[in-house]
Amino acid sequence: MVESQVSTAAEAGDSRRGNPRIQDVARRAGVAIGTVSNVLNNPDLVSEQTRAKVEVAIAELGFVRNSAARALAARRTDTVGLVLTDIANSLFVDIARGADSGTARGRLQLLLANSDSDEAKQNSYLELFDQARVAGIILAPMDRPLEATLAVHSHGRPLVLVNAPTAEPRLCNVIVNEELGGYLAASHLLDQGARRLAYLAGYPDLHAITGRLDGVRRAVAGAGASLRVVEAPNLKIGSGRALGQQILQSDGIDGVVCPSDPLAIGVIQAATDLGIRVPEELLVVGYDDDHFASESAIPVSTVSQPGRRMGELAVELLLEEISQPADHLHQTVTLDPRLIPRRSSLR
Amino acid sequence: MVESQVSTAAEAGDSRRGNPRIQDVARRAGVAIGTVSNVLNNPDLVSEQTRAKVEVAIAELGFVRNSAARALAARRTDTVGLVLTDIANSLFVDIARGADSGTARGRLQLLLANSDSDEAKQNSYLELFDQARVAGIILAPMDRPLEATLAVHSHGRPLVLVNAPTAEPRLCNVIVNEELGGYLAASHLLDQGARRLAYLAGYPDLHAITGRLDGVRRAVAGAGASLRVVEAPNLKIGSGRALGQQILQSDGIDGVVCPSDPLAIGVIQAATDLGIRVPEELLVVGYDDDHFASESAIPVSTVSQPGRRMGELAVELLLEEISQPADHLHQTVTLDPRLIPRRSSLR
DNA sequence: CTGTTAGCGCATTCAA
DNA sequence: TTGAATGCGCTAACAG
Repeated sequence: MVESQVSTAAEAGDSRRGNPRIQDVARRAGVAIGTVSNVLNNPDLVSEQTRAKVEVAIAELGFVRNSAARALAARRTDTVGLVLTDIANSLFVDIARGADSGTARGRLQLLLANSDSDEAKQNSYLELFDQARVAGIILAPMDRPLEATLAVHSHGRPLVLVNAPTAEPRLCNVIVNEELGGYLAASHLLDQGARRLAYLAGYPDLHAITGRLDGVRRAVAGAGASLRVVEAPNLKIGSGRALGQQILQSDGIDGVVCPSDPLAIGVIQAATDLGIRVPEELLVVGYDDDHFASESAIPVSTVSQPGRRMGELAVELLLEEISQPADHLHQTVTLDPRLIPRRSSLR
Repeated sequence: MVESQVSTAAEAGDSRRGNPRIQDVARRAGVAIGTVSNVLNNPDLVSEQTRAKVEVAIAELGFVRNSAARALAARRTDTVGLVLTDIANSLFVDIARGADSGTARGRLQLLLANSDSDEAKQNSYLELFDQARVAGIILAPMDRPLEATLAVHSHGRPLVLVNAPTAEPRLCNVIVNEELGGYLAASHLLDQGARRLAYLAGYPDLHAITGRLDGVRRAVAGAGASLRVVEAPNLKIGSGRALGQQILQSDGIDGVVCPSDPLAIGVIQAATDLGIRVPEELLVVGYDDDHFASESAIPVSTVSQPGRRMGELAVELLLEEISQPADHLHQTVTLDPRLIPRRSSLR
């Protein structure tokens, strides 16, 4: 099963004791140590000739800057840390992409850490970045108290939240209006003629899930329709199918709002199995605009969240806080989700 | 659209000029600087009482270790860098998970960087990690020459490859047998009675795609069946549907091997649209075991790659190289993929 | 077990 | 423009 093909050991570079230092470069180029530092950090201050000599020496020696020494001496860093709750979730991937383009614009480097929905890991990565004296931290936190986070921030590390459950007045926070998302989804189904809605509340303790439910309730109340709320054990297809089969058998449900796209796909499958036609007899809407939602057999209507924009905005806010640590105004930016109607909800 | 709710500025921690240093802690605790260092790094060498005093001082001051200074003085780091080609790809996410559990076991921290299929970014992150003097680097490289990578490695940075296109004798490499994957997929369809196969070669210049094709060819040749190879512009559902419609119209194709699950789903949709029943009249197999493949209307057979294991193994090899830089034997570990038969290919 | 000291490699003065 | 000196905050080695 495991075929191992071995080869000879390392034969290069290891003869040197440690890496070449800036001083080695200086000696080799026949210049002073400060000059080498200048070609690295302020090339304009160095004559063309000298610079060339130094660059040759750097190349010949294979010199690589030691960022620890650099950070220590310069008392700053140009790295931003992003701590993600779940690297497998498309929203967070989008946020990372947005953050990446944001930091690139600011000549910063972005390092990722995946907390994997583990609070201890989350805090451990926060501390790692704090110890590394990163320029700032962006955190997509779990639905839990933010003590450790506030601690990191309170001793001076710039930090902004993304997709945090509650507005935290002492921190910047980029969130999306969950209530509105639920409202958009439910209103749309009602507009299309549904009258007996169901909401599949996966992970009912997540702020996103309950926030969306509030919006669904508001829409339903305004339309004088009925709503049944069912708790789903998770947000996957399997749950959607199981719950779909359960509620579609009897209730006369004609519209289902799902807080995830897999859930919606599961419901559609259950309906198909039961001979209930989508969208003719049942309207379904999902959430997140997962890549496969638009391309399943019956393209799934969905509520899309502006993940990239969230990441970009988080970086902007972070840069603000970095540049004006004193009189920086913390703010919560709330972005609106957007309904994308597709066949599963259009009559 | 964007509602901004502002609050007051930071009111804590900023009065201090810079972060407290280990010396401040020592003074406050009334001990020597080395003692503080010891409670941080060798708690066993310190008496219970002293340790308590120091810990109180640390807490009161909000002291956070400066890892740059630490790294500089200790001449080492306990961080491993993982450079990923595509954070949105489930294989790489699995690799990251595996690497994470591997590093956790070794008391190392894992930092991620997403090259986003951009060679310049990939090299820039390699350099970032190199400058940071990380303990080692794991790289899931793009299908390109590895000059920059070899340069980083050759001046002494431990580095192992994951999922690299070709075995690189100077480096450890954890790969999966692509040829075998294609062979397993095609053989399975042939076993189930298919005789006229098609292979949807998305991104035909990727080693993974062509490697699998080789395996498909081998299986087909052994069975005296026919094979049609079609180039797909990418690995998404849309391509699968488009190509499916194209080849299923006329050719009498009765089995399709797809190098991705979305492609397979697209083909199944095309078949359904054309009134061709799956699996009765057409057998389909995908690749990667994407989470939704098992749960679509017709569960998709697939070839699963051992991503987690790849990540774990990469860390193991890296740790070996770190601990014995001199007489370390580079090796290429080839893992076997596994066929997961589901309804789309079972008669 | 505790305290002292000498660098780690670099950026950054300030003179020349 | 260039070069010599100072110290960033910490670890490790060693003497007490």
